Amino acid sequence: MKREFAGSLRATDVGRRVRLSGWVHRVRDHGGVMFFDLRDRSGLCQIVVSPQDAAAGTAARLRPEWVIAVEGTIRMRQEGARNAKIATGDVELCDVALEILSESDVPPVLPSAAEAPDEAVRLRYRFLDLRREEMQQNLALRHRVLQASRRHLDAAGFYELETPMLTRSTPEGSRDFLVPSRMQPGSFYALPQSPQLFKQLFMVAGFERYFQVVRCFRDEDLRADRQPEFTQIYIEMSFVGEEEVLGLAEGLTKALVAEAGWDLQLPLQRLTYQEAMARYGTDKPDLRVPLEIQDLANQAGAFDAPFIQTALAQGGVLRALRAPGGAQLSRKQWDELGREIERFGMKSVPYIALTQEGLRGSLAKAVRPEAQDALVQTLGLQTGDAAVIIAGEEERVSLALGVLRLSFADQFSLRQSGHRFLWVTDFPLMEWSEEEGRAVSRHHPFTHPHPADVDRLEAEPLAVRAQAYDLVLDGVEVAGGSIRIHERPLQERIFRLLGLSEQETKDKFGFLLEAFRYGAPPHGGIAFGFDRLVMLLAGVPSIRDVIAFPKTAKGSDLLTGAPSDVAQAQLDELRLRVQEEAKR
RNA sequence: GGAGGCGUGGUGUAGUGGUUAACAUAUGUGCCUGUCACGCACAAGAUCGCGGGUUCGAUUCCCGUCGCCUCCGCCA
Repeated sequence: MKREFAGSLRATDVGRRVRLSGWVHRVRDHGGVMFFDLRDRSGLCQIVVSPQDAAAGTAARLRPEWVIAVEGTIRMRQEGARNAKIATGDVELCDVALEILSESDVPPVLPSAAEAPDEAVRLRYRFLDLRREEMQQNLALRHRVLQASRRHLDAAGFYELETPMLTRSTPEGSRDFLVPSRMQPGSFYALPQSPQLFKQLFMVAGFERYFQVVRCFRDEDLRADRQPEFTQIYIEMSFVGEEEVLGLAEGLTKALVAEAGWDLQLPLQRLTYQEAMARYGTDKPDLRVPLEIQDLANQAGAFDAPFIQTALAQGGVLRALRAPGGAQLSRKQWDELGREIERFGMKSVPYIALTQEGLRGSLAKAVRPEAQDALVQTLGLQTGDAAVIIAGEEERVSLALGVLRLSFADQFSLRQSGHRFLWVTDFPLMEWSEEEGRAVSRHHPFTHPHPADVDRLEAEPLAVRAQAYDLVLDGVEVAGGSIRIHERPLQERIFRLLGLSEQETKDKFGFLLEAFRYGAPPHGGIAFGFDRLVMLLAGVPSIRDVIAFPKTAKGSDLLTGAPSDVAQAQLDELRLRVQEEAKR
């Protein structure tokens, strides 16, 4: 008899004889009649065994997570004994023949438990954790989104092509994971941070439309939304400009999020990088938070504070952020907020609060009494509100207010329901690196400058915009890309601006530059952070919840014990010696 | 690299400078014929992460260390 899925049985199946296989989810033994739930990938189904049944003896032995096969007849449950909480709750399986396929020790992670245990236990016993319904659903969603991306891109004429995992270490970007070469001792492969160079070679090679769902590796410290290996959907197209890439990405995004039941209205909202920074203090604004930064330059006269005038005179800005209900924050809470913006060189949060008794707060004394009403009106303060007002260098002021904006959103539960996508465009091409004492690419060195800004490359390199764009969802960057440089002279100018010598560029990117000598088409693309997107679609707080076998914050795999020591013979073969102080 | 939080039966938590470390759940045994987080009774189950210090006495206080989580730096 053909095996069927337990979760699919309905009242319309009553009377049928079926065969189910799966795990014992929960046992309810009444001494006489007993019930147990059989769980498979599709869900649960209740099975009834009566004392007179042949299966009664076997059934009495059953324990959670044993693997069984049953054959039985579907019948309607008695009136009043139906369970609306499960999909198969109207029916049950009776008159069963029962076979135990596999017994189970007492599991440390019980899939039927209401709450999941500590994450370290879950990771140690991931194979059990993955049996939990939440994880089953998360990975099922991941599968559906992945298949939708393949369907959509195939239909749009893209080839799914593969690129090497053992490749060459590239400069710029994050730290590489290295793989020693046995055949060439002392030389190393690197695992790819992205297939960036290869996908551009595919364009030179004339494939015109490429995509790949591919694992990427970056040896940097981890976060809730960062793993050392993660999956991205890379897309590259020839003979297109920014609009075509954004359009393709929007259509794809709509198709992907539909798998989670989201209905996306196109086209998506857009903001330039400059607008995003000015209004939200970040390049990935969470638009669910209904607060915007205000520019107070024309209100500077309302303050009797020399430092504000000085900041403006030095080319700085004066900007404010309303905190609805902020007047209730204690001194201690303001101090805590101050610690969040310490890294922008600010010791405390300058603010005013509008209370029943008038204006309060660290900046209240600096407000000229005659200007108070106008200021309150400009800021839109209601009694009970507060506003942070910061003067200083533009970027630091913006970033600080951006951090506070999210803090207020948390503290006062300001996030609106629903989900908000937007494009952030016109990123700066380069930014100054204090560490390296030179301009560095913000995206990567092959990013095409904005055509209108190319003339200013040498004169004002840091003011040049790039044809680079990010797709932001609820404050998370879920995709990013750019139009690439296909003109050799322009590429050489960029390298010069980045302070890379001809010899360096030849050493590092020689093969790509050489390829560009043989007729490179205009091209561009975008990459989706697949894990992050699925994380948001699943509504979970960490990408570990949508990755089957993730690593801990220290990069350990608690299930397999990786990374681990290796045999001395393996090291010898690779001509590697581990430094004494690194040994445990 | 830095900051913070956590670590107690299988699991989740409580708790205390002092005799037997508590509760829930899971486990075992018995009872129970319509439950669905079944119920009832009994039992078993802990090196209080590890090392050191303070103390007559440390699971508790201190120092170190290891692990897990979050954040900053880092992540073109």
